[in-house]
This record gives sequence, C-alpha cells and structure tokens, in this order.
Amino acid sequence: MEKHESAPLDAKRPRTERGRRTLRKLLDAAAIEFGEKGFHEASISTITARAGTALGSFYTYFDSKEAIFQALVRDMSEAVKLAAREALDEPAPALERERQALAAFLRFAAEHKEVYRIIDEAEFVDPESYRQHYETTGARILERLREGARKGELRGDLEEAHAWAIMGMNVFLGLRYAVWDDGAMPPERVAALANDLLARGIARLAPQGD
Amino acid sequence: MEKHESAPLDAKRPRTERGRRTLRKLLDAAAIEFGEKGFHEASISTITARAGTALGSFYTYFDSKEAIFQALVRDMSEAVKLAAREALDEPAPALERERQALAAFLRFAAEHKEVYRIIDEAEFVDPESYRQHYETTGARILERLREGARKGELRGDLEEAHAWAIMGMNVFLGLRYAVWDDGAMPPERVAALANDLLARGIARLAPQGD
DNA sequence: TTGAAAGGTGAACCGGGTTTCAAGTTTTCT
DNA sequence: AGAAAACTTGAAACCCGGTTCACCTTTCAA
Repeated sequence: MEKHESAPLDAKRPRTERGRRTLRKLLDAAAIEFGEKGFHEASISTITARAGTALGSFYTYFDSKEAIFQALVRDMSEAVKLAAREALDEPAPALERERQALAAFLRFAAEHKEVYRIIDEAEFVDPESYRQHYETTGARILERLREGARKGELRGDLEEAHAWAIMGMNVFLGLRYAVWDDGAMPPERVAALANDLLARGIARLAPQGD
Repeated sequence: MEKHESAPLDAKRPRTERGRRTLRKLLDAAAIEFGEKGFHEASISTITARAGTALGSFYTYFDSKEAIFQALVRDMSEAVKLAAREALDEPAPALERERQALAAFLRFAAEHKEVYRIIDEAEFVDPESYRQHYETTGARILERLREGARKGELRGDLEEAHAWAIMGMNVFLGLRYAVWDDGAMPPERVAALANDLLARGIARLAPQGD
C-alpha cells in the first residue's frame, strides 16, 4: 500500500512506539506553545524543549513550522467535533439540542482556551484548514436544523445562512464569556439566553408566521 | 480615515504637510500589504516600496512593524464605525435598524475585505485593539437594543450577551457571504434572513412573549 | 545475534527581514 | 537670507529562528 500525499504526515508517520510517543509529545508541547504565544512568537526550539526532545527530532515528524500547526489545527478541529458529539448523545427536542451544544462548547472553550486561539489563528496561518473547520461545523448545525424541521419542531425554511448565524453567535459568545471572561457568567446561563433568543427572537410580541 | 492618535505616534507626529502626506501613503500602502499578505508575510520594505518612499522613512513615523499595524487597526475600527453610523442615520423601527446595520456591514465587508482581515488578525498581533474594537461595537449594538426596548418594540430583558450574539451572527455572515463568497447571496437577502431569525426565532410556531 | 531501519542529537548554517545611522535635501521660521 | 528643524535616503549592521546534516543510539525482525 503506497502513501497518498493527502496529509503531510504520511511520509513521516512514526513506525515505532517510541516514535508515536515523541510525536505526541511534540504535538502537546506545540499546543501549549502556540496557544500561549501565537504562531509567530512561538519557536520550534521552545517546542522541542517543552517536549524534552532535541531540536533536530522535530524534523523527523514535521516538514516545517507550518506543518505542525496544520496538524494541530486538524487535531483540534476533530477534538471539538468529538466533544460536541458526546454532548449530543441522547435524543432531545431540536431547540434543546442546540442549547446543549452551545453549553458544551462553552465549557470546552473555557477548559481549552488554546484550542480556541489556535483554530482562530488558522485563518491566517492555514486558511484551508480554517475554512474546512467552519464549513464542517456549519454543515453539522444545518443538519440538526433540518432534522428539527423534519420533526416539525423548527421552521421548514432554514438554510445554510441560519446555521452560520447560529455558529457565529456561539463562537462570539465563546470568545466573550468563556475565553476572555471565564466565570463572569456560567455557561448554562449564556446558553439559556442565546437559546431563548433562538426560540423567540428579540421582538416584544412574537408576530404570526406568514 | 482620520487619525487622532493618542499614544505611540505622538512623538512621531508629522509637523509638516509633506510629512502628513508621507504618513498617509505609508498607512494606505500598509493596508494593502497587510490585507493581501497578512502580518507575517508582509514586509516593511514592500510597504515603503508601495508607498514610494525610502525604507528608512518608515521609522520617522512608526517605531516598529507592530506600531503601524496598530495604527491601522484603530484607523479601520473607526472607519467601520463611521460606515455603520452613516447607514443608520434615519430613525426606523428597532428591528429594521438592525437589518440595515447588517446589510451595510455586509456591503462594507465585501467592498473592503482587507479591513475585515486586518481587524481579525489583530486578535493575535494587537489583542488590545481587537478587544476594544469588539467591545465598542458590542456596546453600540446593546445601546440600540435598549432603545428598541424603551420604545416598546423589543423585549425588555435584553443584555450584553444578546448584543454579542447578534454581533457574532453578523461577523460570521460577513465572513461567509461577503468575504469568502462575495456575490453568492446578495447582502440584502442575507440581512433579511438573519433579521427574520432575530424577529421570530427559529421555532415552528412562535410562542407568546412574556 | 546482528544488520538494517527508525529515531535522536545539537552545533552550525543560512536567509531574510527589521532596524539603525550618518549624511543629504527640503521646509519652516525669524 | 540663513539657520534650525523636519524629513529623506538606502546601504549595512544586526538579529534570530527555521532548517540541515553527519553522526550516534535504540528498536525490530529474521
């Protein structure tokens, strides 16, 4: 079986248990380093120092600084996805699910601020991964909305833009109340507020549907 | 795009008409350069080349690459604010105003993608300015919501988090439909969809207000 | 047991971009 | 007009971190 060049790691995949451990250490160290300092301020020598390996070892696993950043972004995008999936295990009414999803996201963001920062910085360091992350996330939200519509709980005319609106809401609330001001407002309260906005809108008296 | 620098430029303010022109040329060139390449890839020598001045002249006006970036972010934050204010001149129902504000923002973002990119990158290059931009913007939205509540058009329990939710919505819709996919959907349509979400929520049947 | 492949090491290389500077030019002020 | 202040210039100093490389150690499979 040949290696497709889809992921840059293919050529450099560790073949050994020791190798896998080192790769993991590098990734973990990079998450901390990039999370704390951002891409530019971060240095590979600091990453290897944190990981407790030699500078040269870095290049056994990654072709460049960009490469490890990309690997990290995809890793984390996956982690976020999994965290969300877990929080949505049990079936529930559509709106309730959105509330749970946001609450879970807020808790996750508060707990892993680096993740937040790194994915955001991907907009500039690795635009393709950034785009992919949000397109995937948006698609998952839209899927939930459609399911809600199917069950008759949500409006039937919801489309991609609605999913993006919800996603943007969630991301900004995460930035403000989980990353910047962790603890000012409990995730549950923020999620409840946002969910209520989603459910009723902000108008004084809800008008009839058309 | 006026400048009322408070801090770092004071020592370096131009005293002369010629100086003012050069400063302006540098700022304009920097907007293009940073917008196209991002902070990292951008280089001061390219900026001065674009501006048609010598490399050394740069340091007559700015202490560092970071300094000009910061000046730019504040300049643009101001520009966005002004564009929004213009679009909101005439009084209108609260919800209608939000629709207009979003439509104006989308048009502005499509027309000035660099602005969008630069402000976003400030999260990493100049966090303080970034924070300030969004806190100010959020405060203005909240102010509009409160006014709407005062007039009896909006719910009375709207708070900062609601403003941030709306802001996040707007920003993400701007990223998706103005910056990435300009023209896929006209600003007016996106704004109408989002506004409708704001007005009614996404539930199938709108429940009563409190 | 042993050779080959995988992994580890860190000093040195290297390029490129920021920043400095000393000398020139233009503008302003008296 | 004359001198000081403002501004310009671009070559070169400086800095710094990414990347390479030749050699060493560990793991693995036959």
